[in-house]
This record gives sequence, C-alpha cells and structure tokens, in this order.
Amino acid sequence: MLDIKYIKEHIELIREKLQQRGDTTDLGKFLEYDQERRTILKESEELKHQRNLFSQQIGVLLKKGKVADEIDTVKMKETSNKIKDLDEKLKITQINLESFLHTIPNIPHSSVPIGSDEKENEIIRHWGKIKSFSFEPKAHWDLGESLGILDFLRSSKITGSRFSLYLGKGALLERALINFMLDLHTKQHGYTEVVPPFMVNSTSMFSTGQLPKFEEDLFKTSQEDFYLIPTAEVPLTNIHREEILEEDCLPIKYVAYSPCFRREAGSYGKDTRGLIRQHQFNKVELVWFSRPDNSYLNLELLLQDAESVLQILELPYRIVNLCTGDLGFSAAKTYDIEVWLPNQKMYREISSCSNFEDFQARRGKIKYKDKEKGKIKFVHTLNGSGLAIGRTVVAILENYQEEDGSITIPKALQPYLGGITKIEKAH
RNA sequence: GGAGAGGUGGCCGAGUUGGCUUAAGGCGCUCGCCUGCUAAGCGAGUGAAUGGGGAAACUUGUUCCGAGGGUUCGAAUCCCUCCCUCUCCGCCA
Repeated sequence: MLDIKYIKEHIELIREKLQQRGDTTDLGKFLEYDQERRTILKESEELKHQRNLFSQQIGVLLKKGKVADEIDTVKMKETSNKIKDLDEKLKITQINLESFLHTIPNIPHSSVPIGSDEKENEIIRHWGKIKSFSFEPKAHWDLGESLGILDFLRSSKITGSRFSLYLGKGALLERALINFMLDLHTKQHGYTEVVPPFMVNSTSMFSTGQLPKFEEDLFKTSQEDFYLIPTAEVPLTNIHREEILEEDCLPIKYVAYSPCFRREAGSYGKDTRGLIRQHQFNKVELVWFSRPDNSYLNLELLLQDAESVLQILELPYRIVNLCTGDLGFSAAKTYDIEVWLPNQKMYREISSCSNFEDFQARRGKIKYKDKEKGKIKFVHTLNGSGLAIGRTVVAILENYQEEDGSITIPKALQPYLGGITKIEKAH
C-alpha cells in the first residue's frame, strides 16, 4: 500500500510507474475521493468541536447545582444527528478511497528495468558450469518414476492433479534438503528458525498483499476465515504486524520451512507434468525486517544467502532482475534465481528475492522507532526463497543423473541422507 | 463445546455510582546534573492516527482504552453482537 500523501505529491510519477507495470488504475478517481473525504472530515470535526465545548459546559453547570431541564439540549441533539450523517458519508468515501489504495501495486525501484513481460528481464550474472552429458538427459518425472521415488499416478488418485507423492529415498531427499537449508541459514547466515502456522487469517493475507486482489489464487477453509498459506512469507512477515520494533533489533532475519498451497488458477496446461507447478510444495523461506536506509543493500545479502544453497549443491544458475511488467504486486524490486535444467535445456525459477520497501509494512502497520529522531517509521520488509524444495529436487535429479538412470547425491547433502552417495533403482 | 475471569500508551497498571482523565502512577527510553569508571541518585522530557495553518521550528482541531453497533447533550465507564487471551471442565494427537 502506498502513502496517500506521497501519491498526491507525486501524481505524475506514480502514473508513469504504474503504466510501466501495465497497471490501468484511474488515479483521477482517487484524487476525487480524497478531496471529498477531506471536505466531509473538516465539517464533521468542526461540529464535534462544538459538541465537546457544549457538553463540557453542561458538566460545569450541573456541578453548580443547575437542574437538567434548565439546559437547552435540543440544539445539541441536532448537532449530534448532523455529525452522525456526516460520519456515515465519510465512512463510504473512506471505503471507496481505501479499496483504491488496496489494489494499487507497489512502485518499481529505479534500478528495475522497464519492460512489459519476462522477455525483457535483465540477466545479471551466471554461476557454475553447465554439465555436458554423453547421453540425452531425462526429465525428472521419468527419472523419479523409474527409480520409484516419485509417484504421480497415485498422488492424483489420492487428491488430484498437481499433487505429488514422494517415496523412500525421494521422501528422504526432500527431508534432507529442508534440514540442510535450515541448518545453513541458521548456522552460517544468522537467521532465527521459526515454525509458523500454515493457516492464517484474512488480516495477515491483506498485510502481505495476497488480499483483496488475489483471492482466487488461495485455498480457503470453508468453516473458518482461514487461508492456507501460499508461502511462509505470510506468517513470517505477520509476526510483527501492528508492532513497533526497536531500531537496535533490526535487521530481524527469520527462516522457516513450510508447505505452500496455491490454486494455480489460470495456469491450466502449464507445467502439467512433474514437480515444477504443484498445488502443494515445500519451501524454505527467508524474511527480513530492515531499516529503510539499507534495505537495498540487505536485498543483495538476502540474495547471496539464497544463492549459496545452489553453490554448495553445485547447481548452475543465473540471476535475473525482473522488469517492471514482470514484477509481483507488492514488490519494488525482485531478483529471480533460475537453476539450469538439462532436460528442458533452460533456466527455471527456483527462488525469488524481493524488497517490498514499506508496502507491506504500511498494510500490516509494522514500524520501528528511529533512534536519532525518535520518530516512528515503517520498516522495510524483504523475503526470498531459500529455496523451493521441490524444484531443488528437480534440479538435483536432472543435473546429477547418470546414464543408467541413477542419481548421485551432491557431496554436501550426503550427511543428511545417512551417508548414501547414490539413489539407485530398488530391486 | 460448557463455566468463569480478563483485553487501557513501547511495557506494567489505576480508573466501571457516565462530566476538570486534557487516560493517574510506575517501568523503559531521551536529554541534563551529580559521582574520577559502573551502579545508584536528582531534574526535565516522552503515546498513536489523521485534518487545518506555517518555509520550518511549531501551532491548532478531531479520533483512538480488543472490534463493531446502541443509549445519552456527553461513554474507557451503561446496553447488545463479535473477536482474542487466561483458568477450570469436556473432547482429542
């Protein structure tokens, strides 16, 4: 959510930035509502001032022993009714204004390339050497099924399409990756580990920006106002909702494993096979609460933390700076980490690291006390996947496959799989 | 699910016969003084949101005591609905 004052003072800049995003919000309407709101507010406040003065006088008169019917209350009754009418009007205008505000996306940072879709994203750098195979590398779903560690037929029987069933060493690999990443981020990168609720209320979803605009992407329980989280970003960012943090505590860095639930509405026919696009998948998520002045430096640090996972696993990847048209609703800047998949012969997103500036903080009222000026300001929130577990499994299966269909376990991961070095077909 | 208690500023906490509460007091924090360090002590300051005026320091108004309604000239205080926390009971991994 943007600051009303900032919008008013930078109306042309906002228009331009929204256009770069491909957003078609009519800001003229917004200014009208704001003008209307201030007019009504002023009128109502003046009447309230009168009412306050008058009722104070009544208090004094009664103390002096005057009787109630010596006091003219008819006029004040009228004033009270007027106030009531005005406040009702004000409420409607306020709702109109807010629903505007709630659906305006964040403003892209100046370092974000201008473009309309992912084709215009900026490739920042590459890491690692792409392995050349002496045979045609297989897709992870073929590898997984023939090794007996993935079973998509049975998962769709149990639930439906876009769900998965890991078995044996596959399940172990998934669990090993979760533990490996949690250990890395807590022990090497200074994150505090969290096990959050996997369902949240609508207020939490509003803070991070999933609601009100993207309800159709979420799973919701039918009996309560609870939503299944699409990412641990939601509960982690909401840990400090409606709080005022001490500046000395910043930055706060949380890491959590969670399953993620996404309806994937509008992605019919995309990535229908395999683990790439699931209604439920596991992820280790990193969330930062930062001072505003160094949040972009912290974004680089967050990105490094996420990257290091792939470096240790020795999986080649590249870093992409998303262009204005490809940016998510709440983000001011996003780096995607894309891992190399030899079967598809392309890079696929495995992590997304963003700075939301004060967009989420304003929605969730997450503030801190500035030591120097003693002022209360909004924090900046950042988050990134560190990493998506399912897609990491995909990358390992495809990059570490041998000609006989077996999978070599990356060295750093072997202790987490009880020392085994290979996944082979069980006989 | 049943019964009871409660929800007040960054934190603790007083205030429920409706009216100098303009939310006491304490802790914490900031600044200053004192003490050759530290601790203690003394003094002053210190809630949030939002509207107006001002270049700014600042000034002035309104709202906020879990949320939303109601009664009243006037509500932290009375009434209704809902949410949350705690204790006990029930059910349960």
